[in-house]
Amino acid sequence: MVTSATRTRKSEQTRERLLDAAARVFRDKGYAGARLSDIAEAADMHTPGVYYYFGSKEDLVEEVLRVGVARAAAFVAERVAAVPDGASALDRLRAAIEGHVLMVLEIGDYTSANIRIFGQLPDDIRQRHLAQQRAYGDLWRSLLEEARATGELRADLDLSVVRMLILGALNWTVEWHRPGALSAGEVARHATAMICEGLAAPGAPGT
Amino acid sequence: MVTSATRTRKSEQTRERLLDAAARVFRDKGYAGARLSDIAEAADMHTPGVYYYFGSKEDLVEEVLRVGVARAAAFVAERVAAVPDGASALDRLRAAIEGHVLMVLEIGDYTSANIRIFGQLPDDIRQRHLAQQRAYGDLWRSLLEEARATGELRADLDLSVVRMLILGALNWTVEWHRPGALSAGEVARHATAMICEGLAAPGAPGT
DNA sequence: GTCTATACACGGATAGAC
DNA sequence: GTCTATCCGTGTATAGAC
Repeated sequence: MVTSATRTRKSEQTRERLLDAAARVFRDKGYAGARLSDIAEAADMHTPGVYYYFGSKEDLVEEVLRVGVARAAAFVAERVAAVPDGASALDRLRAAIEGHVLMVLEIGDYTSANIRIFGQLPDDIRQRHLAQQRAYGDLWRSLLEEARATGELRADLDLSVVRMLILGALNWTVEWHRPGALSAGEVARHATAMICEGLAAPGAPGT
Repeated sequence: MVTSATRTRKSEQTRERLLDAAARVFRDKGYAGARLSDIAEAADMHTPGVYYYFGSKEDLVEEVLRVGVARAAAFVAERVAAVPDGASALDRLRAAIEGHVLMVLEIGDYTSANIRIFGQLPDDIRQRHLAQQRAYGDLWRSLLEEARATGELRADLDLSVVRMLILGALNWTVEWHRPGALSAGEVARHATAMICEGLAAPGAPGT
């Protein structure tokens, strides 16, 4: 029995399969380097089939970008919220660092695509996407400001610069981390350690 | 008077102007997104003129990549060598961090192009370039191992992961730093502080 | 919804004049 | 060495059958 409801569900599944494929191909080949035929093939369909679901390559990439930040923001916010009430602001920052790494390396094809292609997008697309990106940045901004307010953060650093250095270290993992080697959790542990406590040995000279 | 020598010099100047333009355009638009016509225009010539100096778009990008790592390696090595003899291994690491940031943000169109496009290159080009990149990685590897050997570095972290996290934080500055805002030197100061000493306030609880 | 066939623009590359 | 003209492959997008 094929009802209207099942047809709609199948259509939505196909659309999602297509989006998933697009995220992976964009991440691997870049925006200009990704061909619609590559994406269609990865989604087990032929090129014109893409146009049944999306009006253009631009529409497709914008949806990937939108989903990418939305998921990252939701996932990281959830992890931060899950930190016990008595914990310090620095602990919440650590939770955000861990969450971002896990999202990027384990569950976030859309987020990692976002990270890798954002810089090469045509100006108009990038401009349209900036607002959503800023919302995620605000999450980090408040985490850092909280920690500064409680005195847990050293006071001699500009928080905007710090925020971008942190996100840089984390985002760059997309470029070098290969699944099967070190686990995402281990990468996250290294990141929180370096960012929060620093590399220098506690009692070492010159620190 | 137009001698053979002056003609050769002019030719080399033009070739260099072309390479400079290619580095900027590749950095801004990515590999696939950069058109030879964009590059030619930025170098004040017409598209076919490019083929007098380079056999193909691939040749052109490979030369940009080659120059990019070579300059970064030379510049950072020089800065590390300039650190006074009595200084600690951690001080040499700090010098490398500063040098890398300055190269990327102030003098290194080739290096920043390298950073931004490496991930989107066709496999064969990337493969050919990996060896040169590894040589630069070795410089960082030995700096970290030295600091570990002298006990200046905490002992619970994998140095390969640490190396990539550091380079990630530094390389990502290409994505967000805009000249005219914060100076490259200030960015470098933030990077050395966060990486070596960490963000946590010295006497704060929970560290 | 998904197929085949195809229009059409664009970009890399070459030819050949000057 | 640099120009104009042009070839040709490729990739986005559409038309229209099923």
